[in-house]
Amino acid sequence: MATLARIALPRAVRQLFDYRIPEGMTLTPGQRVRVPLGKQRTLGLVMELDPPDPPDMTLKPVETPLEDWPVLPDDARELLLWAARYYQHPPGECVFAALPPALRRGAPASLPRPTVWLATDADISNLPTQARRQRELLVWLNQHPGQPLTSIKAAGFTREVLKNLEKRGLATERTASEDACTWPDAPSIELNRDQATVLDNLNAPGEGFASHLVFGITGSGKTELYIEFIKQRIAAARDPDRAQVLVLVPEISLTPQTLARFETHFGARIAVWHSALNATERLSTWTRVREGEPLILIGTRSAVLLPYANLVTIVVDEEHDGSYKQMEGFRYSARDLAIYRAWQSGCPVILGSATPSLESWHNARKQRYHLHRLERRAGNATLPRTDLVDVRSRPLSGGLSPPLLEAIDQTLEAGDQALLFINRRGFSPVVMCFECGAPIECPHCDARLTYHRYDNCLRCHHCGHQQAVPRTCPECGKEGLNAVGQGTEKTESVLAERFPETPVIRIDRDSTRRRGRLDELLAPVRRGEPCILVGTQMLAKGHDFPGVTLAGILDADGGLFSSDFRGPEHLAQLVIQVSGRAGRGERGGRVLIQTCQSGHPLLTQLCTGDYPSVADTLLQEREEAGLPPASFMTALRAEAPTMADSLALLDDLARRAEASPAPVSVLGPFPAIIARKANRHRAQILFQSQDRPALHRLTNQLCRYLEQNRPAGGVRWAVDVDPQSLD
DNA sequence: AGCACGCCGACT
DNA sequence: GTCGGCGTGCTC
Repeated sequence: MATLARIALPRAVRQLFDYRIPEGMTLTPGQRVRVPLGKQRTLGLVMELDPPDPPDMTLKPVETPLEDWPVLPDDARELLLWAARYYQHPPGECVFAALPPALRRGAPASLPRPTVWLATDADISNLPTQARRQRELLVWLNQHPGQPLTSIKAAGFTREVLKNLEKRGLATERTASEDACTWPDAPSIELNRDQATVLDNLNAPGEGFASHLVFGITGSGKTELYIEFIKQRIAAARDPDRAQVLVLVPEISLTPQTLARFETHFGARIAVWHSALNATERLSTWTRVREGEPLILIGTRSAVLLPYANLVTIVVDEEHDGSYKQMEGFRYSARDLAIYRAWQSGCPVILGSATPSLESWHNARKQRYHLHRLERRAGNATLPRTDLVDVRSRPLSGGLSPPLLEAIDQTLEAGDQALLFINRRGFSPVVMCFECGAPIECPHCDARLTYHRYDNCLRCHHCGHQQAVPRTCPECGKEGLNAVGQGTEKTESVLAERFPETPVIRIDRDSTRRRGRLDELLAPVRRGEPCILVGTQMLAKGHDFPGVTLAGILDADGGLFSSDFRGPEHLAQLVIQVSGRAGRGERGGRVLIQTCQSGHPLLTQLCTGDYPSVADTLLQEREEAGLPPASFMTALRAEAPTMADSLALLDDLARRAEASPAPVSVLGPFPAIIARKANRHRAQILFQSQDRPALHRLTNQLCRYLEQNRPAGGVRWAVDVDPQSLD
């Protein structure tokens, strides 16, 4: 009988808490309990019983359990503890983040439906002759089908014998009343040759864990492939009627069209999970997953934290998408946790994209992922032609060059639609000469200096060099220096003025805040009415606009010389995704990229539309620079009422890190690109190493140091492991 | 994260 | 005198 429970509490502390289990109370890991804490009481979740390293202190007793069964099953708990360690976040916060709000508040969790046992019709010849008890239980199960575990025990059989039968696939567990819990007969999809080949290869590793990267160009039919693969994994599952599948999608791409495609095949077995669900919907879906109902769960980031009972496969669609990384609090990567989840469940995981992240491309190159290619478009759609528009010394109105305006004219005349992309960045942090196109570079590094509005200085994010903004261009001596950037509203109004007959539809985070608004705005586009679409990255993802034959990227240079080392990668992904939007119909299409750098090798390479070779080039550059994925990175961020306080805290950390013998390089500290946000001054420091355990140890030490010596003066800090964005 | 404790300034 | 501002420290 356990006497001590190690419990996760919803507190911002990087530790678990130990409690005494009072006489006569039985606890199971995964149960919620009410415990005293200081002068309060709080909810907790039992993580471990009788840990090997009990603390030397008098413990308070657990007050009462909230239910007598584990709300969080073993593998979900293990995942969360692993993630808490890996992302160096308080474990209690991770665990409670994985509970629906109702259960976090202490609402009753409904009991898992009682389960009963059945003998299967599997072949009994692989049951060894000496397995007497298993044979006897099998006979009994055939005589008494659908009995709960209690009756089986009452008949004199132990749980172990039953589990052994289950392992051999001879017995199976069912929820008691599950008339509705079967898979509908789905229509079969005709796959083309390429898809069929990839499907075979996905199945090639056989049973168990395997990671796959599907590189499939836009329009090559990835979704059909996923659907057929899912069907096969369900059919091949030991118990298809309990099989669960997770399909992760980026935040904005969970559109009615995406859902409809899955619903055609899986009907009512589809469940969704995203940020717009209310507390009741969350609890209900969470419970269905926990109870092991057979489901295809289509969800965004946090769906990876649901308590799956029996995963048979995971799909991560658009795996390169930045929204898989949580940006505050528990900063996990749902894509990376999906891999861990699949490994835990012993099932395959598919990462899919037309523009894989360099991390995944690297893993594929290192044979850690099986790489599959779908490089032909379905139907007779052709790839659009991509051209650069050099905008050096060109008069731009609202960021639009004469050649682009002319192309819009032609497109509208032909009765087609045009699509214009503006980089999301409010302002681009690079200072560049408008005459010769040269950006200002760091004297010590092969990197561009970053403009900081905070103190009107230029800084290098790689070595800490800083200087004032020069008055003239160091290359050509002219006074054309400019912080590169684009005003989005201006573009919209210039377009409206220049094309008064044509509706200009603006799609960005603000214009689509309301639920369903995106589809409202896009309705005329889908009907094929002539229009000009102006928008941010969100337009580049997952939408099919057959009427669009022209796509324009207003400013590629921000991405080319971003302060973030991922800038070129994101630019490449944007360009390729945008090309995928233009000319999906039969008319073919055109992509125009405005730049001051028309000779830049990345842009010329991008014009070929060959993402794999672009990815190889970028990956090689990362390797030469020792940047991720060739190394590992962790950011430590601070924010305070004054920049001096933020920097002082990070300076202290930098000194401590440099004093340690760990093979970790320290970059910074430097102020964040947007140095002041809501009147708080933000700064960060980057730790980088080839040696992940060493990096983890060092940053973990720094976190512990910060927790024990809490900085005064309202300075707050946070760790970001594998930071996705360095802004 | 809560929540208490504690040390200063402004009110009855 | 004492109410309350929030800065600081602790929670098994």
